[in-house]
Amino acid sequence: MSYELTKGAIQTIMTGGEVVCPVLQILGSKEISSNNPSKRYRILISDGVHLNSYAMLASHLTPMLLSGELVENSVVKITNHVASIVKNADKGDKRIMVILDLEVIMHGAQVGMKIGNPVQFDPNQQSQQPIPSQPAPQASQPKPQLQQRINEPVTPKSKPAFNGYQNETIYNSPKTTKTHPIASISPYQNNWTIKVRVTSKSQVRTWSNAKGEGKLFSMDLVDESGEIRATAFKDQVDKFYDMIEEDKLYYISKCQVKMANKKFCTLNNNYELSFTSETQVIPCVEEDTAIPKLQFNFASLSTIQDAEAGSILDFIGVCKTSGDVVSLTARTTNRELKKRDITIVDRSLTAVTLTLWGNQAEEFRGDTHPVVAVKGGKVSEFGGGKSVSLLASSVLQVNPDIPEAHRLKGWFDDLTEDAKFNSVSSRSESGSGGKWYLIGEAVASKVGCGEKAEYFSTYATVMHVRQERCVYKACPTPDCQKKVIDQNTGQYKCEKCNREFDSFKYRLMLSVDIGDFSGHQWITIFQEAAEELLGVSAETVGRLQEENTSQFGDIFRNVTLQPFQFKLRAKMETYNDESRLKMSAFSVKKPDVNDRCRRLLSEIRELSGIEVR
DNA sequence: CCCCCCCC
Repeated sequence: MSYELTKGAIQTIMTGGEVVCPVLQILGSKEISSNNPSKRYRILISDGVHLNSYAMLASHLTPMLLSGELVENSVVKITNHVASIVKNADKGDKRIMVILDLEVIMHGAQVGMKIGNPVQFDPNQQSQQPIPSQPAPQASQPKPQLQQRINEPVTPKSKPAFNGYQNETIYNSPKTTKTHPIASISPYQNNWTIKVRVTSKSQVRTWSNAKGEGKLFSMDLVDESGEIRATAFKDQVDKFYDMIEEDKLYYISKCQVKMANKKFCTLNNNYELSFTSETQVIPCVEEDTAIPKLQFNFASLSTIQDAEAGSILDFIGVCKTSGDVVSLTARTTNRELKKRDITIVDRSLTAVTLTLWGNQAEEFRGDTHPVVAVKGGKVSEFGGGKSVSLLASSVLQVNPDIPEAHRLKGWFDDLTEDAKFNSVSSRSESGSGGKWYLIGEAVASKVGCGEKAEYFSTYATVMHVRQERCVYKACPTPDCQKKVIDQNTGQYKCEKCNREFDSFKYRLMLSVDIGDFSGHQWITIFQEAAEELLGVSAETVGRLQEENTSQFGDIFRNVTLQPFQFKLRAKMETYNDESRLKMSAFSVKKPDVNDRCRRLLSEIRELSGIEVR
């Protein structure tokens, strides 16, 4: 299949002319800096006549490359670009085409070949390059946007609407505003002005260390092409802190450009800005809807349970319950901290604990069940559950005026009293059993076979409970569970407490084989969970074992072939140099039939795509 | 020039 590329577009663009939405072919890509997770790519692009290797993708388009959506030979429509000038002392200035947006017209695999026989574009020989005979849609032709505007009524005060970067930058159109896209910022060229929206501004923070002390605040800046973090120190804090407001537009120039430390900044940019005494910040009075507002990319709360600990997510939910503010001292830094845990829920019927810190913890009011939207929250893992914690860089919005918030609030207000949520966090009411697996699934997917313990839930039937050594005599000390040594003198010795007692307490440690149609598994169940399973106290089990063999046997017969829901902990344990997977149940409950049905329905829905009511 | 992001 052959495609019409916009022949001549590269020469026009690279010599400062305008081409509207050229159709070009991607012939290769190369990572620019490999030591950085926020990857920027240089690409080789062709218009069928010329090849241009001085082209790069704005970083927000990197995912298209990584996902395989954009591959070699792909034919694309460049819907937005700039030709940025990079100053170069020895060889003269060089133009780089920065692709700000594109649409894939045909996937590379389908195109399957290089179109035409393009030659490398050489800016120094541009006059000798043959001009393509085929006409291409170029700047000389009226732009559809401009034509439209001619027909619009012109009021004396009206200013031309934003018409893309082509006209906004000095490169393509010297007659209009001189601003540069964030995507073109690099340490090699510092004579720029960006027009940006401040999407978030941090509080002022002070530091004091061996190198000195000071204060700073940072802000996240976005424009159509990308995003970048900027930080102001000391004097610049006094100069700019009050003037900079979230959601407002500014012209910013003369900053220091540094490599961003990806450890501390999750913005999609390899660079960050530091304000200097030269830095200029000019508020832009007029709203420009072309510059994006704070963008959330909400993940369903149900995805948090499988999210990697440490990952950064945007999410939105309704505050169902709000805990009190708790003071604590950070172990590592000895810092005094205040935190508040709240539980948020969304339409996936998932409940997640969200931890707020400092001022945000103190100022939060949860009693009216506000909608809480978070950008850049951190997933953390505790006790087998997942929760989310706010970072200093996170943005928290309470009852934001966005459609999703209104929808969620409406949904929540219509919930019935008995609505049940699946909590993925360990500290909340229900405790976390992690994912639901069939026994065979858990075994096949090697749950718990890694470094760390893993937690999962299952519905299973008790196949067998081993009666031998199911109960033992333990130290009577409340928190000690050590098996005592019967001295046969009426005294019981605990080697852990290093004491003799004249009494003991019975404790259960059951070996139970549980199974479903997919497989079975021997698990260990301790005290409370074991009492829950057997329906009798450890004390009774111990007493009947000694006094009444028949009734003792009944205890086990009564639960055999009965179904339960288990919350299990699976972990590799080494014993006598042999490593094997151990599973234990930390929670055993009679099946909740409603919950069971809900879960099955949602699985059917997920597997079949059919809405089941 | 910061770079802490905490706790059970």
